[in-house]
Amino acid sequence: MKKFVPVLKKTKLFAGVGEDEIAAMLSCLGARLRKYKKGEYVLQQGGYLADMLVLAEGSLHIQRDDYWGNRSILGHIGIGEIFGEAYVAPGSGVLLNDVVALEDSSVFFFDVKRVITTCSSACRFHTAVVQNLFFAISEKNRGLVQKLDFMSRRTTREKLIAYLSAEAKKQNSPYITIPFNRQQLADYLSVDRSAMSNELCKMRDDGLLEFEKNRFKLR
Amino acid sequence: MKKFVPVLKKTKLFAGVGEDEIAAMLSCLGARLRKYKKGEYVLQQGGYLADMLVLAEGSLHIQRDDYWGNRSILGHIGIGEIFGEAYVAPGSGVLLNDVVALEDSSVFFFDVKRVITTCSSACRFHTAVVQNLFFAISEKNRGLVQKLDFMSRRTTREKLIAYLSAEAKKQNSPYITIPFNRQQLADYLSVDRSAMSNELCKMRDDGLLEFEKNRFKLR
DNA sequence: ACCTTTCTGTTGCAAAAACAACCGAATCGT
DNA sequence: ACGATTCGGTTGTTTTTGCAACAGAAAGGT
Repeated sequence: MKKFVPVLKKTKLFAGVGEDEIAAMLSCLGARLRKYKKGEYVLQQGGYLADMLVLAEGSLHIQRDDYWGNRSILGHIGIGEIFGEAYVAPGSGVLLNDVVALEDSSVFFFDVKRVITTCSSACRFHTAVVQNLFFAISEKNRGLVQKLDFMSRRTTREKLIAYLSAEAKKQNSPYITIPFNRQQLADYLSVDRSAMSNELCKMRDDGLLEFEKNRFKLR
Repeated sequence: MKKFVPVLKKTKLFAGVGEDEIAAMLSCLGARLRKYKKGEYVLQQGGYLADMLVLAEGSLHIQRDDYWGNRSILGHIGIGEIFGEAYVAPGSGVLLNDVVALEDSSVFFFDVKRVITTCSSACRFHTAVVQNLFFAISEKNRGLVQKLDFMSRRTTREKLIAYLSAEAKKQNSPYITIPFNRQQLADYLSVDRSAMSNELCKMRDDGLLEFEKNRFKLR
């Protein structure tokens, strides 16, 4: 686990906390590390969860397949991101989505009860972590609202523009790389892949953007 | 403000805290109360927010109008619900939605910094409130994910079924009352009102449900 | 009680999306 | 280097949606 302390230091959860303190807090927070092979499920729909998770290595997708195999992608998880925390609350019910490893990945499990119950002594930085957690969840919340904004658009073109614009703003550049291939992007925006592919080319013909694979340039 | 202490006692935020303690905490948390007339804006898109809000009286809609007047309803806020908390975090940017009073309403404003910074002495229940806040945000988070689930459905019928089923589960009965009229429901699900109205009637003809105004019975 | 406004359902038409099938190019594994 | 698989783009058809206009019912105000 020690190996990943520098990674944790860069996360929102441990912002402002030094590496030594993080190393010391790991046991205090009941940290465990699990590794997953590409394609393996980190969490499964219908299951229960008692821990808060942080991705240390690799990348993940939060997604859901219905009875007919139609897939819906809720989001992408990159290194340092928190997930699963919303299902720890009492009475939160079963998980609504799968979380699957896109490549070989490592995940930290933290005992949330020990995170949000400030321990009496030792951890001077515990309060900071609680605040960081609040801010991180808030950020995730805003992200979900933003995704709802994409999805509330009526046409595929509007959805693409809303998503790509938000991404350009987030990456602070008109040149953006997205964590999806075409099928995944279609599943993320809940549209048909071929129709979306078609629309992307029309948008290129209209001079709205250029692209190659998963790299886009907006104008 | 004292008048609303019994209301606050029933909220998720103050779960497990007695009325006396709540009354004592109000100043500790920097509470203020504001009243709004029907139709008035509690929060406005593009603005900034430094407080966490709790609805004490009335009801609100979180919504957004675009340049052409198309409205999108993000959600409904009932008595005791928390809102606005996601925009208090540093670097969270401007508000993405309006919050408008559907009827004469009263709203508590709390200084979030004082909520998440456990005060040294006095408030024995402060830690409980921090945990409650975490659980409340988690619940809101799950609600947003569920709404994304509605919106990811391809047809109006599927969206309606997903929404009404979730509502029936929440209200724990096949007889449900929704906080929307037809236009509002359409704006909530991001579909055309007339098409939705049409679809609802077809679903009734197909024996899937019955309805009258904003009361539905599912089978 | 009357008029006005809002709400809901209905219809026809045009636009868009879903779906299915196909093809060439790139990628992967051995 | 080879075949198999994945990926992205294209096209045509069917289904669904969005839009506009309208009408009766209900609700609200004076």
